[in-house]
Amino acid sequence: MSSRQSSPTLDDVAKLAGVSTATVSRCLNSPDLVVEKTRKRVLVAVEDLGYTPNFGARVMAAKRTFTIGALIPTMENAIFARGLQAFQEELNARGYTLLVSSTGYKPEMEKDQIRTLVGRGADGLLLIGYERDPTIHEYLERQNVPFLVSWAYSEAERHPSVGFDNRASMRCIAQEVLNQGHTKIGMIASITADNDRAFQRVEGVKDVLRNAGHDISCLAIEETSNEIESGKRACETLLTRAPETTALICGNDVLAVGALLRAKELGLQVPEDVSITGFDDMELAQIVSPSITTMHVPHREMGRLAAIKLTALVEERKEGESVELKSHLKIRESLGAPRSYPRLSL
Amino acid sequence: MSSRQSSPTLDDVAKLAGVSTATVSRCLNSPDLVVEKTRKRVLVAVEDLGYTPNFGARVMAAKRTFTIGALIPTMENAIFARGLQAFQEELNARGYTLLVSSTGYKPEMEKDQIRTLVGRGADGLLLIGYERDPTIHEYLERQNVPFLVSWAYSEAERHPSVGFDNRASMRCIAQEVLNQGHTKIGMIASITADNDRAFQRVEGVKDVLRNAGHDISCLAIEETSNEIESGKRACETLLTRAPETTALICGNDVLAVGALLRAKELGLQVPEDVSITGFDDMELAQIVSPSITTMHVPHREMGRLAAIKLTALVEERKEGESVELKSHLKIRESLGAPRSYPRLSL
DNA sequence: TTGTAAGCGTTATCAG
DNA sequence: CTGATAACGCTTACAA
Repeated sequence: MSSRQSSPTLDDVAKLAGVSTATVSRCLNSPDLVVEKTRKRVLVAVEDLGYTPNFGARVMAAKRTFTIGALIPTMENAIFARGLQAFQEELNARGYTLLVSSTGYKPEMEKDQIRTLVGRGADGLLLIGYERDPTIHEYLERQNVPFLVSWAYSEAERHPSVGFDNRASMRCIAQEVLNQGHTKIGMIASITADNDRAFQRVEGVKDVLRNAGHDISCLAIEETSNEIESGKRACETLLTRAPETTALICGNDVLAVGALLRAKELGLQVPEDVSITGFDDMELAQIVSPSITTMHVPHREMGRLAAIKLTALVEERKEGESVELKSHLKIRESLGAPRSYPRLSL
Repeated sequence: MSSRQSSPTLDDVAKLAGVSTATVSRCLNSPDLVVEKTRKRVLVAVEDLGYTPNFGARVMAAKRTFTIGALIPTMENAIFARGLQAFQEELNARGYTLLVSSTGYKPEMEKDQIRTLVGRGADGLLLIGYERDPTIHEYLERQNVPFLVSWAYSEAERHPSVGFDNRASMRCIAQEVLNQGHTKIGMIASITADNDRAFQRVEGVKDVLRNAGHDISCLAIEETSNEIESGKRACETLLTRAPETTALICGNDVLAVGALLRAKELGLQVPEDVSITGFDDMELAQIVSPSITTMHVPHREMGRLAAIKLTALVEERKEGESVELKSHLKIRESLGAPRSYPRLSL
C-alpha cells in the first residue's frame, strides 16, 4: 500500500519540458516572464506529471508561506466559530490558508501556540483581545510577524485591531437596564483575569452605575467560566447572595442563557421577577424563551474585515489603522421594568 | 519598523553553545542521544537566542510537517466545532498542528482544499463522510497522504473511519417514533446530494417504515439547508403539504429547532399536536422548550479518537481499522404519542 | 527570454 | 556521544 513513490519535483518537470528549473519556477510564479510557447510546454508537463510544488522548499526559498495563523480561546463558542469561518473564507479568496489553534483561555497556552505558529512560518497572526504578556508582542516584533488584534477595539490601545468597544457596548446595555428602573443589579461575568474583553464589560457596567450615583461596592458580581452550566450556578449563587436583585447583566449570551434557565427553574418569571441581559447576540439568544436582550456584534463582518486588514498588514508591511465596528442593542423579552413590589425571596 | 532582522538559526545556536549543528538538532529532536551536560549548554543557548526551528527547512529535511489537515463543511455548526476542538487538543498533545478549512458542503470546494492542504505538506487528512469523487481518493493514494473518514461509519465501506452509523442511528429514532403510535410521519432532511450522512439518515427512516409495512412513497420529505430558518420554512411547507402529519423526524437538531419554533408559531402544541425529533444532541436541543428528543453523538470523543487514529495512520503507514462509536437515544419532551383525535388542520 | 548556480536551515548518514 | 557533510526542492540574482 505504501508505495514510497515520491512526488515529481521541479526538476522532473524541467526535464520533461526540456527547459531549466528556473523557467519552470517562473512559469508558475511569474508567467509573464516566460514566452507563451515555452510556458505552454511547461504547463503541459506540469499537468502530465501532476506536479505540486513542495511546500517546505518553497517556504524556505521564498520566505513566505501564505499562511495566516489564528489563535482563539475555543472553537466551541459559536461567536468565535462564526467569525473564524468568515475570516477563513476571505483568506481563502486571497490565496491564504488558515492555521487555527485554540488556547482554552490560557495565557501560557497562547504563548506556546504563538511560537508554534510563528515557527510554522505564519505570515501573520490574528489574536483575540489586547491583553497578553508584553514579551509576546516583543517577540512577534522581533520575528517580524505582523499581528492583528480582534474582538476588541479601544482608543487607548495603539496596536491595530478590528473589533468593537466592549466597554462602551456594555455601558449601553447597563444604561438601558437602569432606564427600565432597576436599582438592584447583579452581574455574571466571565473570568476577567487575562481577558480584557471580559474585564472591559465589567467596567462598562461599573461606569454606568457610578455615573448614576450608585455605590459600586454594592454591585454583586459573580465571575465564572463560559458555559451554560456555569451561568446557571452563578445565577443561583448571586440570587442567594443578593436576593433583592432585579436585574442580572451577563457578560455574554452563554452565561445569560444559563442564568435564564436557572431563574426559570427557581420559579422566577423573566423579566417580571428578574431581568436578564446578554452580550454577543448569538443565535441562542433569540431562540430561548423569553428571548434575550443583548448586544449584537457583527462577528462575520469582523472576521471578514480582519482577513482584509491582516493580509494588507502582511503584504504592505506598514502599520495599519484600527477599525472600530459598531455593535448595537437588541431589545428582546428578557429585559423589562422591575415589579413595583418586591418578590418573595427565594 | 520593519527591521529585517532574521531569526537565529541552528548555526547560531551551535556557535553559541560551542557544538555542531548536528548536536543542536539532536538535542531538540532526540534528547536522549546527547549527554546531559552538552544538552544543558545547548538548551541555554536556545533559550538565550529565542531560537525557533525554521519550519520550511525542517519540513524539507525531515519530509514531515507534523501538520494534519481537516476539512469540515463549516465551523459554524456546533457539531463540527466541538469535534474539531477535541481533535485539535489531542493533536496538539501529540505535537501536531491543525490546518483547518471549510468546504461549505461543496464538493468542488472540498477537492480544491484537499489539494491545497496536500500542497502544504499535511501529513494526513481528516475528512467528513465517505462520499466524494473517487479521483480524490486516488489522488491522495498517489500522493501517499493517509486520510481518515469521520462523522460516519459504515460496514459497507472499507476506508478507515472513526464515526457512528448514521443509518442505524436514525433507524433507532424512527422506531421510537413508530412505537409511540405515529403513522403519519414527515421528515425534514438536510440536502442529501453529495452528503452520505444526510442520505443515510433518510434511508434509516425509510428502513423502519418499510419494515413496519408502510408505503414509503407516502413519507413526506423536505430537504433543506442546515439553518434554523430553513427548518422553520420546511416545517411549514411540510405541514401544509401533509397536514395529517403527527411526527416530524428531522435530520439534525438545527432543523429540529427550526421546526419546533415554527410549529409553536403556528399555534401547534409539541408534542401533543406534532412530535419532533432531532439528531446530534447539540446543546441547543435541551435548551429549547420543549426539549428535543434526539440521538446523542459523542462528538468530542470522536474528535479525540480521530486524532489518535490519524496520527497512528501517519506514523505507522499501515491501514488502520475503523472504529465505530455508539450513539444513543436521548428521550426528551418533544416526542410523545399522537393525540387520539385529529387536530384541526392549519 | 532562458539557463546557471548559490543559497535557504534543517535532518540524517557516516565516521570518528 | 559528537562532528562533518550531503541531501531536501525551490527561488532568484546574475550571466548568457
